[in-house]
Amino acid sequence: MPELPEVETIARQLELLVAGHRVRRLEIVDPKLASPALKLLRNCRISQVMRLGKQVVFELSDLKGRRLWLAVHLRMSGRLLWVPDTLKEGAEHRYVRARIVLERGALVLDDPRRFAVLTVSRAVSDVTPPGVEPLRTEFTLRRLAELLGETRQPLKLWLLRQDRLAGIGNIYASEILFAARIHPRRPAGSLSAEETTRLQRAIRHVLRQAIAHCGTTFSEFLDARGREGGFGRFLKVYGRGGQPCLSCGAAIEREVQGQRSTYFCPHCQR
DNA sequence: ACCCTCCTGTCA
DNA sequence: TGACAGGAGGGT
Repeated sequence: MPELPEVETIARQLELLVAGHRVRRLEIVDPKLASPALKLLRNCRISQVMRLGKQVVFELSDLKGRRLWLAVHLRMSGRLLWVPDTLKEGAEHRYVRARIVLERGALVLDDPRRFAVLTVSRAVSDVTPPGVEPLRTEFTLRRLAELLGETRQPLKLWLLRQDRLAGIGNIYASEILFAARIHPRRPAGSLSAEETTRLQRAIRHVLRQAIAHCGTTFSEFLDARGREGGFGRFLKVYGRGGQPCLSCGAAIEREVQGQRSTYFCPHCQR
């Protein structure tokens, strides 16, 4: 469920809540999540919380000062919720799959569909997605043009490729293409210089705006504090099939690409 | 570019 | 009952 802006929201909140805290123990509720490396986390201190692609990544150091990385990928339905010792787990914790128990509370992984994944490694490269981070300075117009290259893949599907750009998912792919006024089925490598410029700006603008509003709750996203994201009311096309385009009034279309819904305005996006 | 799979829940 | 769901990896 969570894409870059939602994961960024969670990581920023957790950085304030748990940086400096020590891991007392791990409770793996869903055996699917068990892995031998998880044991390494015990007694480690969290030095930093960040986002890499769509993962919440914890940088930790063990008693010998060696660094360790824990990545939480929430996939479709996962939530990473901070539950301080002063509070009880509630209705938003119906599907607890794991707990990372710290000194003053626990990080609870709640995930109905059980797709979430935990990765522990001594090498940060193991938890770093291969794609370019679109909000970093290295994501320039030139870089985007290089990445697009000559590929004939439909642009919407290309935007979902984590080995090209890290962090864009199904909601923001549609929103970005609407903002850039480009049709989702256009071959990725066929954009003019002007369209490439619009796309580069739209990617950064849409993601930044969504972060500013703490992400999008379409049906079930909750941040680390259990609150919904505020970007939903700014969605211009996602989930609006049949409704009028906010820009021109034409009916928003829904189309399936790669077994996933794409929403776009047939008039504004050519 | 298509299909299916991993899961479970919700909605028409 | 069937379609669909913010993800991703596998196989044709």
